[in-house]
Amino acid sequence: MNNSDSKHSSPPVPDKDTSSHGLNDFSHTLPIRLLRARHAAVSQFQPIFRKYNITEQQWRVLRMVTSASTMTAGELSQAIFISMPSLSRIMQSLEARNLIRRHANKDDLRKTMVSSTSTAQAMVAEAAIWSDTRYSDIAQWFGKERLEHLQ
Amino acid sequence: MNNSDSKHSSPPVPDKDTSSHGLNDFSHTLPIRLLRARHAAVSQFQPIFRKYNITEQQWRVLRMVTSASTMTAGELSQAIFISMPSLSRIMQSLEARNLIRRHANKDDLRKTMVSSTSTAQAMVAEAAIWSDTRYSDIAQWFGKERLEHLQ
DNA sequence: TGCTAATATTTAACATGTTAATTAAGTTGG
DNA sequence: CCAACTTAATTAACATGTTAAATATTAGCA
Repeated sequence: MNNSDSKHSSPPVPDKDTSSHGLNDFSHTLPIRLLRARHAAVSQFQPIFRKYNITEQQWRVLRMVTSASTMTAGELSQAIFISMPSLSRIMQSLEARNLIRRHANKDDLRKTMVSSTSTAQAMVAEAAIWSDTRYSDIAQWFGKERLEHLQ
Repeated sequence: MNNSDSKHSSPPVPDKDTSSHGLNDFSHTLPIRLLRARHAAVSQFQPIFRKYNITEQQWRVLRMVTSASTMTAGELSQAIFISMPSLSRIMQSLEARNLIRRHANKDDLRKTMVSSTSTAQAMVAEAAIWSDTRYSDIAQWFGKERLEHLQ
């Protein structure tokens, strides 16, 4: 029950120069760097996830659905880049927790319309205050770092 | 058995402007963009993964271990950014397929030394030809795109 | 020496990513 | 009208991500 990074990656600190290990080539390819960058960015929101006991993916769903009022599952999937199979499972648990609603589209019964409940809206509204400032902070940090590391 | 992207994301094409849906804010935050970018980058190597029937994570392990000859599991974990629990499972399957070897470090029995077999080395050597050109292509594409999308 | 804390790895439990198959509902062309 | 195709969503099976707990080993220190 201590405090910070027990696995790997620390908050805003970018790379930390692992060259001291003697591994300097493959460990710095673009895919791995993007993974590190994303991890660092997302970790900034851990306080929100812990507070509401949700995962990052569940947060993406709630945040998106709340800001778009209502949309089909397919649109949601594309917007937040979560595949339909994953989204399907996530929606099940969120619906069970009364954070979203699902009902068939009258014009096309294949489509499922997704919307957030007032509970979720309140949650997002409260968290968004923290969230928004973080997003701009991160974007700013990233903008600078990125340009260095990619020349 | 058709051709391209049945889920989402297309090879080198960046964002494709989903603003036609009316969802323009949250779906373009940095974490989601990084996810898309990484997905696009990694998808370039699908031919390799399919050819050898391995996952992207398994490829990272093989590629790293091969280029570094031998290292501890912990070093490997940090280098390729895969957590120890995941790495532990991945190493089990790779060892079962005779692509890596593991044996205890004589000086510290807690540490596990990982090395690649000749089979894996041959595999990586062959794939690396393709791989290397891809890496530079992608890095180049990314360099240009990134600067636009992040202003 | 012996007890305790720290390290390295593994295991467990659950959520998500991925691919392929399945189900249900629209669409098309004969 | 209907068989064949397409689309939207779900389910299944397996690999990985994540957190916490368990194991084994080493380091520190009274």
